[in-house]
Amino acid sequence: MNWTDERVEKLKRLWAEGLSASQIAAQLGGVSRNAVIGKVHRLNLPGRAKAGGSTGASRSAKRPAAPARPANYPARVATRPVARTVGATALKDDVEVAVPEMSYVPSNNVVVPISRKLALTDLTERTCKWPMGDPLKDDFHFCGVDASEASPYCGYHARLAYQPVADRRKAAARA
DNA sequence: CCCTGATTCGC
DNA sequence: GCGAATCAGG
Repeated sequence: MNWTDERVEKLKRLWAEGLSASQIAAQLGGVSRNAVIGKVHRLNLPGRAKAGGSTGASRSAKRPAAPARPANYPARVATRPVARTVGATALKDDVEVAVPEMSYVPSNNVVVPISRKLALTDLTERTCKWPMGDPLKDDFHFCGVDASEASPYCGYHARLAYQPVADRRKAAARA
């Protein structure tokens, strides 16, 4: 995959919004988090000095054998074009999460074991991506329980997702 | 072990 | 320019 203008723009936007490199890589698709980080550096985008994300930043200080980075940054002139549509929320049209068709659990308060109530941006490859709540309302979240690498869902939801229709009805009725 | 970003360097 | 490997840390 190559860095098209669109992809670079998306990278800039998501990075500016504080998403982690791995999350950005997931949304872009076809690239690793290393690729994202590498690109960020090449673009001279400001790193995560200490804010937002959390960990592991401020690496440079403890890297003695790295002459590549003089104490004085290359002016971060990143002039961001305001090309974004006015009413467009980032998480509205850019997200490409695979939401299963029958994913939506109706009215009732589904009695699911546990839910970590993750926001979309908190999902990783091994968190359950079972959607909960109304995607149009702000209580929407994802299950988020640990899922094995193979499945996009936790054990509980994997069973619901992959059951034949007939069985699913029973499961739904039970829930 | 999970994750984070940072850096290096062969390609 | 690219990104895997590696490092360093939470």
